[in-house]
Amino acid sequence: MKIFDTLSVTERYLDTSDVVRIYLCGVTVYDESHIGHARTIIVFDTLKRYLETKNIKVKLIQNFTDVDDKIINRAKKENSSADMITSRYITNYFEDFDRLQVKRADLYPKATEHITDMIDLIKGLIDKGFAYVSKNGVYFSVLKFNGYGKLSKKHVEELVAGARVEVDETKKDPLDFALWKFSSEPPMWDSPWGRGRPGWHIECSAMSLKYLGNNFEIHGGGRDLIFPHHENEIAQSESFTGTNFAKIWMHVGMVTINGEKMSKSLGNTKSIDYVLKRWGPNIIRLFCLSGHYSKPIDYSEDMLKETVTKWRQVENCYFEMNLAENIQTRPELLNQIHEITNETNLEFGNALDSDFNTSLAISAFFKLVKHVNQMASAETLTREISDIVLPVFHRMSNIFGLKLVEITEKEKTRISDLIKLRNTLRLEKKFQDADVIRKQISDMDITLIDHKTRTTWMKQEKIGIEN
RNA sequence: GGUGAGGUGGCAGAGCGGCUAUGCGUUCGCCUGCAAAGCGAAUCUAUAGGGGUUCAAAUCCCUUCCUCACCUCCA
Repeated sequence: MKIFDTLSVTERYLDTSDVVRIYLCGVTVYDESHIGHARTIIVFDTLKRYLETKNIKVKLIQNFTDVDDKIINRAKKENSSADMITSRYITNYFEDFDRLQVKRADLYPKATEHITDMIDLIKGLIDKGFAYVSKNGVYFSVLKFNGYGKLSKKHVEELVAGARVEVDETKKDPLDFALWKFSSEPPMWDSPWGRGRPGWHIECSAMSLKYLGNNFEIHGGGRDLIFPHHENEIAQSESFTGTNFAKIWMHVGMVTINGEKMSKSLGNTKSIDYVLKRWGPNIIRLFCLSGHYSKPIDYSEDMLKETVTKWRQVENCYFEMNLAENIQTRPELLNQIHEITNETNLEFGNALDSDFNTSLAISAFFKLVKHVNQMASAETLTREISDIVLPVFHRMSNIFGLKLVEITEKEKTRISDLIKLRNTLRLEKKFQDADVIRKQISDMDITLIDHKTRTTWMKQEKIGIEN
């Protein structure tokens, strides 16, 4: 499998001979998570699912930034403590992402639980001459690391000229960034240099090195983290270990809202809770995976509505297969369906192996769905064919993290009895009575589909916006 | 200003030297007691403008124009 690496600006082969170690920069827990976080995390969740279906072991680590100025400010504003804020939003995070059908990562390390690891790292950097203590804290000496700028393709001279870096007389160079900030109010910890709290970037270096080693397979996050966060991580980690840091840097594109950047100041952020209430998890996942992960994607009502239509076709296909009758399959169709499923599998795998092209993989999936729906429409879909297609269908929907509504045998029997009754009434042209039964069935969230010779049904996911 | 990514049919979005991507929308049709869903056909020889390379270019090169992101916290 190849993945585009931001650092080398080329597609690189992912080493799958052993455990694939992935570090994903998670969220700062000071507010609700939004659709932008959702996209990045859904992409990595899908990647993990895909690798795992290929029997590749994955170790996914995703941190929580739970010490940060924004958290402190929020705590002050609410007259609360940083702990209260972070624990509230960590709980909120899991509620959101469980609903989004995101599988749990292997570990969710918190910055506050790794203070000593960070202190050790900073010590090492000072010993090696890459960091120094000043009046306000401990700083990393950017100019000492000669690879600085290699990820974001920035030149040190231009960064200095940019002059948008914070002015701080106590730093040796304006580009230097904080590893440790002195502070006399909580949250704070003791350190060899004085009380304070860690800078933002050091936590990811400390935790990724601790749990994944010096040179792990993938480091991921949103595009906006390339500079300065990931650039600084590289500087710290490589200065400390003396070797290369992550093998592949995988960055996910931004989510825009009606073509505009999503930001607090514009007031156009869409929280996960909001989008889930409106569209539900399957639509959101399908939407997030509908374009290539590296490109921006635009959230708009129209696009989401379009996704709903797509999803209905998948549901239709699923129910047609589940309700297919055990009748004789036309022999030529049997060969055809084997061919189609093989082709779909191939196309699907090729797409994902080639820089995780979920857009193409989804189109392969939809081709299969279309074929099944065609067969259903032509009354040629049988139990035998469905049994061939269903494992393929399930494998793909599982990789995308899509979840079809479950139906029990009891429900099946109950509905099939009602359908028989209704069809008898229809034959007797007692349409009003038949409609009463249809209403009764639709009250169970079930939609009937009348074919030429039989009636099937589906239990569709309820979409908030349609009610 | 610097750096990077792009500009593909009404829309979304793949392809990245030769082969209808795919999906949505719209219109018409099939099916139906009515509906819903589904299916079929059309829209659909679309590749920002101009040069060039090539037997062949959306795909490679040059150039012009435009868009977006990052350069401050951000997924």
